[in-house]
Amino acid sequence: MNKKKSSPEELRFAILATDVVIFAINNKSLDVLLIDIDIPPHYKKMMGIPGGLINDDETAEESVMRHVNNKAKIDLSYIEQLYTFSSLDRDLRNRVVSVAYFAFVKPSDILKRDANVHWMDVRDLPELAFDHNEIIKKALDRVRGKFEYTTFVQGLLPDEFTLSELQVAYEIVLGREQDKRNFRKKILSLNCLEATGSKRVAGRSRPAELYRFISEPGQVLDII
Amino acid sequence: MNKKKSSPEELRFAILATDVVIFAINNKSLDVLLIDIDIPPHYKKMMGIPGGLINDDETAEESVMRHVNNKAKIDLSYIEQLYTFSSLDRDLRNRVVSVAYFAFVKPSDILKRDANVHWMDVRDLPELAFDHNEIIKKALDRVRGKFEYTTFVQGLLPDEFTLSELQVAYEIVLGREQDKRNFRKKILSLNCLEATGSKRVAGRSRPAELYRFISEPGQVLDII
DNA sequence: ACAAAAGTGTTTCTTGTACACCCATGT
DNA sequence: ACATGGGTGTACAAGAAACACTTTTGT
Repeated sequence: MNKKKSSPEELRFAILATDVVIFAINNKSLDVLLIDIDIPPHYKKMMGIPGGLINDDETAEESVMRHVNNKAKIDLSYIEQLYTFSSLDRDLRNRVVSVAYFAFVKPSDILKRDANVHWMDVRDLPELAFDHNEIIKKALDRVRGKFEYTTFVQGLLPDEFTLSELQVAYEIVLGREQDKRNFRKKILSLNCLEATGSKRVAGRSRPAELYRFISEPGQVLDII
Repeated sequence: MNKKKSSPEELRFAILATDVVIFAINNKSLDVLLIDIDIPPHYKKMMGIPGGLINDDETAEESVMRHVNNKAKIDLSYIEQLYTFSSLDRDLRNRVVSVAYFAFVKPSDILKRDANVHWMDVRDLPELAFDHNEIIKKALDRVRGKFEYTTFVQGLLPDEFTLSELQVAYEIVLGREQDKRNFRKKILSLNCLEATGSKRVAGRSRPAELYRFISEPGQVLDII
């Protein structure tokens, strides 16, 4: 953005990195994107979330976008800063402080082009490299918390969706069932949706009205 | 914590610092702690929040505690990570990424021993050094938001307090009046307080029952 | 006796919750 | 005609909000 002289040598103390927890709804599960990690001797044949160092000329968020593009080539529909992890031993090789983000991907963008990209159900994760299990746990807590009072779900759904799909998304993320009539009453009363007018035909059942959000992704409004 | 070799030179990219927004309730206002800053040419005779660089052998939170002790010698009753600021131009001298925290101080600990420490009403702040106005704004948003569903107020009150003092603390932070009867009904129904049995005598009015919190500071429970 | 702040209940309204049947379509 | 998922309304319970007077103490 603006020219900047390189940081003076004597002021440099810790390596700065970013990591990102990328969520998507796949079938009936909430998945995170993991990549293969193989850094002997500590992190051999493991998986972890994407991330990498922050350059001198980019913000933390720009760094995340760069690393995502390098490692997974995937479109993020929403991104938010999560927490900065600074334990001394979170990377067993060096002192690395990491600014962690979480992000959402819409179903149409899930296609995994890279062989070393894996979508894994958050309820059934293996032991991951570094402190990535801890980061994902914190991301999940935050997402579940904010799901109830924001339009986060928007980042996980296609632009147009049925009310049933919307309800299922909530059930998957929150891990509990919703009453169909109460759910529809509540969500429609918020005036954050508009009917598209068209319907989705699926199998041999009644076609469902399609809706889209008219609010911003992540907007705050008492949803559930 | 554990021995660690110094970071390899070629991996160092940005300077890492911490800043902390320290809140206290003073008279009838919510104040932040500011210190004098005089770093020509960009930040001459200004004020700002305390902060400083992160060492290789300390976590971000440890760094905050160290800088608070150096610059203000004050006891924090609660501390929480706020956000990491990484704009390229947030420090006009160098590229500095800062992990910001906010903290609370109890009234008994407000005494300002240092001459260059100032408590200023959050509603009436001057232009501060660096991006400190932005950091304080974000801290205020977070504090006000979480005030309604946590026991944050605990960090701003003495250990024992009257229900009126508690109510006033809410009114100061949230900036709106509360109904006395509804407030008491609500807060007592949460079972997060216990009566101490003693009373506070103040002037020529009826003495007030003293209460204390029986929950953890920052505990989540739907308060207001 | 009066000034000052503490303390206390009831009514109304809004919101959440529980719950079961008919509808439109494809096969 | 039937199987499949879509769509709808009502009654009850719980929680939020509005509101005014009595009590205890010091002067």
